[in-house]
Amino acid sequence: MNESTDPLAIRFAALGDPTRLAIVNRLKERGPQSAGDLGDLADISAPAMSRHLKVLHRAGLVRRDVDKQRRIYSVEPEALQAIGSWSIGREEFWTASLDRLTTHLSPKE
Amino acid sequence: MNESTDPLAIRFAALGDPTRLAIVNRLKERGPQSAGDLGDLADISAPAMSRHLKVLHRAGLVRRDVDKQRRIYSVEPEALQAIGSWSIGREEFWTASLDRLTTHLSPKE
DNA sequence: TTGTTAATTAACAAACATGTTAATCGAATG
DNA sequence: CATTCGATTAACATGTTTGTTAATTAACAA
Repeated sequence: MNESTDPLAIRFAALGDPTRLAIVNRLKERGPQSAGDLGDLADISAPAMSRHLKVLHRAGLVRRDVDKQRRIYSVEPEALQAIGSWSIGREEFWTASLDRLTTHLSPKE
Repeated sequence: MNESTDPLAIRFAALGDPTRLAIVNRLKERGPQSAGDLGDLADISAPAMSRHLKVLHRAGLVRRDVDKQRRIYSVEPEALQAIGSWSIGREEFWTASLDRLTTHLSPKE
């Protein structure tokens, strides 16, 4: 399972942690926040929070702006849009899916 | 990090593995497939594939239909739509985000 | 300078994820 | 009935993630 070079999979993995998902939700709802501001989101140490932010940043999900001694994090909109495109794309398939299912099933007695 | 009861986080985590993302993409593109049909997607054993399918199923991302000795897997459309709604929702925020960023930064010298 | 604040990196333990092979189980086939 | 097929569960090794505390770095304030 070394193929983690797929950007979409990396993003999903980053969002798969509840704390990191909460971080992104917070940034979506309240706008840019410093690392310290996000501290009350989860009952974890500052280093742990810092690591989560690093994961989100390396996945391209959040942007980091350095302001003196603070790091201001904000959502990276294109990353979310890419996820949206993937998930709602090929919608025409969905309706056809269940029909196609029956072709795979044995006739009912 | 015990809060894994968030359904959205569970789904993202499931899609965060490259093999599982490939499985979902395959089901989206070609429609329902049996566990065996999906075997050529990754160079892993049948038990490993079976485990991935179980993760996807428990996350609500795929449906499993039993047909005699086969298990037919297909995409669970609402799950993908839920992800789409999350990712593209609150779009009005995005444009405002960068403006709000400046309010967090110190004046430039 | 000295001390405080914001955030990170380093080192390490515990928990989780993912892969393997062997064993199991029901359905199909000769 | 004995065997093969499709898929899963069991047991276990290994690598990755996530958390902790301690140390480090840079900016700020006295």
